[in-house]
Amino acid sequence: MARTDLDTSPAPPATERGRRTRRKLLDAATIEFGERGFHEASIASITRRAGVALGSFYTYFGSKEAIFRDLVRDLSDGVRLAAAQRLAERDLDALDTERAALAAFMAFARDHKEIYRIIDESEFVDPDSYRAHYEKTAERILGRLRAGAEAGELRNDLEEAHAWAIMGMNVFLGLRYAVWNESDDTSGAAERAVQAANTILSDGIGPSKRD
Amino acid sequence: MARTDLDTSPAPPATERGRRTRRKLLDAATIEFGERGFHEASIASITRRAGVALGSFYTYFGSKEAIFRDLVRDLSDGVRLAAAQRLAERDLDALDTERAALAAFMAFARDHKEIYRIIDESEFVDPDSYRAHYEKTAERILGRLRAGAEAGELRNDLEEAHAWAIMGMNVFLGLRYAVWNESDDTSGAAERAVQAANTILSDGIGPSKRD
DNA sequence: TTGAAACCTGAACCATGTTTCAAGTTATCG
DNA sequence: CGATAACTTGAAACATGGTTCAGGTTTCAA
Repeated sequence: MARTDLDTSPAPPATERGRRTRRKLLDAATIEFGERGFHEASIASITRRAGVALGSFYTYFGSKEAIFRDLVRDLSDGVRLAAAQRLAERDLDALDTERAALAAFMAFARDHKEIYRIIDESEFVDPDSYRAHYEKTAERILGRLRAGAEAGELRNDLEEAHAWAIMGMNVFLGLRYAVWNESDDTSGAAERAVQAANTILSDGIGPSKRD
Repeated sequence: MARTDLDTSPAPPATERGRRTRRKLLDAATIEFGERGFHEASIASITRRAGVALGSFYTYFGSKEAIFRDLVRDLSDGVRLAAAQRLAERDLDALDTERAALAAFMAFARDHKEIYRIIDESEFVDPDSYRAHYEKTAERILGRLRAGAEAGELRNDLEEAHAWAIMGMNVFLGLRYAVWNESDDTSGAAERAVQAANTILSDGIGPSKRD
């Protein structure tokens, strides 16, 4: 525990069987870390869930931190892909794209609370991955904003900070209305939250000065 | 560790000496948890920093979790008070109030990165305190929004979700431009971020449709 | 068929750091 | 002044759980 943890992870699996076992461990770890958090989680419990002997763990991961790190990168990629897919489907204008992105994120957070939790906890377990995740996300948002400006649908002085602001809105609304809400959400609070965010983006919060 | 942790903390100090010692432990814990995080932190190190014997710890706190919980509440109150003070000083219109609130928060985050970190980590160590902290914060923001609407300076359909969106913006901008930035910030990135956020709140990100 | 590499197994080892405790010391109050 | 409560002390007990290891088993290419 603790030390400078350069923890060289063992070589990647050379066979199909190995890849399967590694995958089983990663999946089990997702559940374990998601449910108990890094600290409470135990390697013994992960291998138990995976149906694998305790010792096998070290064939694939150098330490508890190491599997956590691999997991965060794995999940981060997963989130990115899932989001990209949904957005690619339809062709929306800039503001509707942001609405769709937030809606997709909220749906994802609702269905995968564990993942949300794991990525958030990486701030304390593996700060580099955390930073990388949010920096990449912000870049993607900024890319969309620039495209929108290009198309004349958004103001053209948008910069990194705007992307971070939007990301922060999204993350906190996801936490409050997707993760913390009962999973059914009969009240439609999530949709209202999406609407609220989009209103801010389109008009701000100043008094409606319609013509 | 782990269990249902109702960890009855010992009775509060009855003498002045006791209160001082408790305070020393809390202060030492702020540094220790802020620097190393909950997991890496050790009680022995806390008592060492406080200049107190290991055993004394348990005169005041029932467990490592217990002192962390007390600490988060302590800091949460501190943050709230610090913020309230700054805003009470001047009398600003609604949008400038939000700008000032964000600026104050960024300054605070820059000067007390440890506190920022501890409160954030409470999401995993003591979720109730985390929730309480952000719910109170959102309520305060919502109160300001309602006051602004009352005064005709803000639209009048603002609700809880708007407050959470603003809070999310603030938190992420604070993380990115106050906590992660070099402490000098010669580039003025923090100020630009405040400006970016305020622009979103006043006009949104749509194309400038000035008359 | 065979031998070597890859993989699997789980009991035991061990480091870490929390918690307890029995014996002092200091403060307070009748 | 006692005498009792409040507080202090740090060594030792203890629990937890990460990590190692020596000996199987499976796979697969030659």
